Amino acid sequence: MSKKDRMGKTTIYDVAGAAKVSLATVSRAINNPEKVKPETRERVLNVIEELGYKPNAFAKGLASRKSTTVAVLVPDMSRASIAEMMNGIADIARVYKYSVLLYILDEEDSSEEEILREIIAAQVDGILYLNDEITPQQYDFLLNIEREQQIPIVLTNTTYHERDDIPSVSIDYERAGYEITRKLIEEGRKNIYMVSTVRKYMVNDLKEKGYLRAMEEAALTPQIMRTSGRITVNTEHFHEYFKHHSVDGIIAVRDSIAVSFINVARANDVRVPEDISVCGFQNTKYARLSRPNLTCVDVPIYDIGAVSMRVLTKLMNQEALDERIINLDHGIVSRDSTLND
Amino acid sequence: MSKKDRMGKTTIYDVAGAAKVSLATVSRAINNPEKVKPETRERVLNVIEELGYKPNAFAKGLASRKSTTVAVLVPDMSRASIAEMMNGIADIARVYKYSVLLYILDEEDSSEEEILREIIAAQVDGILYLNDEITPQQYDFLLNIEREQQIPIVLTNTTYHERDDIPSVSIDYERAGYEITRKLIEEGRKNIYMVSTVRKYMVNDLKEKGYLRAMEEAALTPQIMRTSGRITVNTEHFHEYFKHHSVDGIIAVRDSIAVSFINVARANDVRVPEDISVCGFQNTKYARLSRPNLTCVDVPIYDIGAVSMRVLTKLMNQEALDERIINLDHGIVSRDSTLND
DNA sequence: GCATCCCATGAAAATGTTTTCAATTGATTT
DNA sequence: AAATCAATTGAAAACATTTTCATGGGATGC
Repeated sequence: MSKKDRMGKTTIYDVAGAAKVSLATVSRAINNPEKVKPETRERVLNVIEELGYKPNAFAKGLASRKSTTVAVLVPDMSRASIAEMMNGIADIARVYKYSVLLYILDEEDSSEEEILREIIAAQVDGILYLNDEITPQQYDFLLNIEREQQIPIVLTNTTYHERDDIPSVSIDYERAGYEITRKLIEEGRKNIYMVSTVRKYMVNDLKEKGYLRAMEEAALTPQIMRTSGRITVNTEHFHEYFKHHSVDGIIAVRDSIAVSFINVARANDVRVPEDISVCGFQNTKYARLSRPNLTCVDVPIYDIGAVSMRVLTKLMNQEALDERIINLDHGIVSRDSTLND
Repeated sequence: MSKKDRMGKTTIYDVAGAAKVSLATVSRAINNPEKVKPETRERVLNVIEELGYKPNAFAKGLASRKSTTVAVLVPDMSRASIAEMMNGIADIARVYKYSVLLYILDEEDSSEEEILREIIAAQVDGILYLNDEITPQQYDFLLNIEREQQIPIVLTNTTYHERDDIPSVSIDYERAGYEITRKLIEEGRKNIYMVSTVRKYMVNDLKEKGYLRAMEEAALTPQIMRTSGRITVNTEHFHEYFKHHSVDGIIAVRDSIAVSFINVARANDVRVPEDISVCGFQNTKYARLSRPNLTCVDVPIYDIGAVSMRVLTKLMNQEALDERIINLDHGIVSRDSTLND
């Protein structure tokens, strides 16, 4: 196959030469087919096929100032929710023919600004921001990028204090927090704790808000315990903490934390759900692998990824957005870790 | 900050102008610092910092014919092992200043070749291949890319029938399978089953081989059950299957499958580990969230990602490899789902 | 039959780097 | 003092596209 022999080395010059047209025509035949006479186009396209020509992405990007590439900025990929969002993102990116550049924030070197500069230098057409540990400085920095660089950004699975300068796709975590708390209250639970994270995540903040609202509404005393996401740490922590507190309901901000808690409870001969109801957030595989099966808020993680990528394509195409803060529907999956009627 | 004002629009010309040197010197100050006089370099670097200059990746790629970008081809990102490998890959990529282009294979459209063509067109310097469901055709295709396109490839967490045309980084899954089986045999288990996947993954194949070797060596009858990775499916499957078989040992090819199995066993009043020992593979979070805690083969997933990225950088730099099939060390974590002395 | 307009095309500029090659400078050797 | 050499720098070419602008040739309108 002569196609393979030269595969990759053929340039637009070779095509132009072989098709007896100019560079411009070849370029047009590829990118603006309607602007070249059908028979010329045909001829050019045949030569392209013949030579196995693929435009050099760099030259193309340089000349057109477009990359058809988006950057996805995520914290720790091993979080189940992040990974699943990536699936949604990648699927939609593929549909719209965008490539995905992945940037994983390093735990230690908090050089997020550095990474963003890199992203800008990479000339991406858009940015998906999945870090829900966002600070005011970071938000401003993002805003600045959007404004100065004209690079559209979408916040995925996070929002920033109801501001819509930067569009976001998420669920209404405040309402979800409220609803799941209501559920336990309606079960008759009184001492309902929320187990949240030490680190300040925007979405966990919202979950807490919803929890607080429900508790106050019911004239119950809210209690938020903050722990680490790491199993060994929080297991120890739970033992210690609940030795001194009486609890009959737990709402964890993540499934894995809820499962961790269930394990500790049962190790202490506390029955779930008879003595204590436990719920999580997300509906990950953990929820279904735990015993008892975990009741939790069902977050459409894949869809959040997919929709935010879709929104980003719209922004990159200068299309109008119906709304800049998009909250997808969530649900509550009642399983065996809570009292169900 | 004037840094932010001009962020991203600054070109090498601006830097050269401000530092009163030529383009070439700026370029050298960045890429070959030793070739420019220390004080000049200092001055240039200051200006770069001052202006927040970042070289345009396209221009750079075009001129240098290097992209400092690698493509990572993965199946379903929601598999815990894949996600964790991404962490390792990204960390090392960052160290060596490579960007990561992510390609997630779609479940249905098996257009892997199409994706690989895309990857080639993207002008990546190297490819990390994480799909352990590799067929002979796919292997040949990869080989062809490596040869014709001169794009180095590394197989991550998979190997292909001991061939080393394409370098690989993994663990010795055959040995791991053998060892974990030996462990159960030494516990005195006789009816040890391996629970593997219906789909043909290279690494599961190796695990099975090791299992078979240990069983045959011990003159026990090997039994391999194949199931789906999906919880709802395999739960049902387990119930049905083990109603008709007597079993005292289970080796699952994934932690989540093992946990699934434990749940089914306990639901049927089979005690773990008294009546039956259960082990998994990988040592994921699932293993520690299950009750009893899961004994499993400890696979250094992060390291596999990190090392394969490191190997790829060597290949991209034309450095020699000590060995083309790299097997990292694995371990066996004894927890409570097996009888330990 | 002439002016006008549009369509298809090509020439050349523009994109922002790296790299080659030549030139300059300053130091060292003879 | 001349010659050699190394270190430093700059000018310009190269990289492979897209895009702008100009041009020639038909077709259309009057």
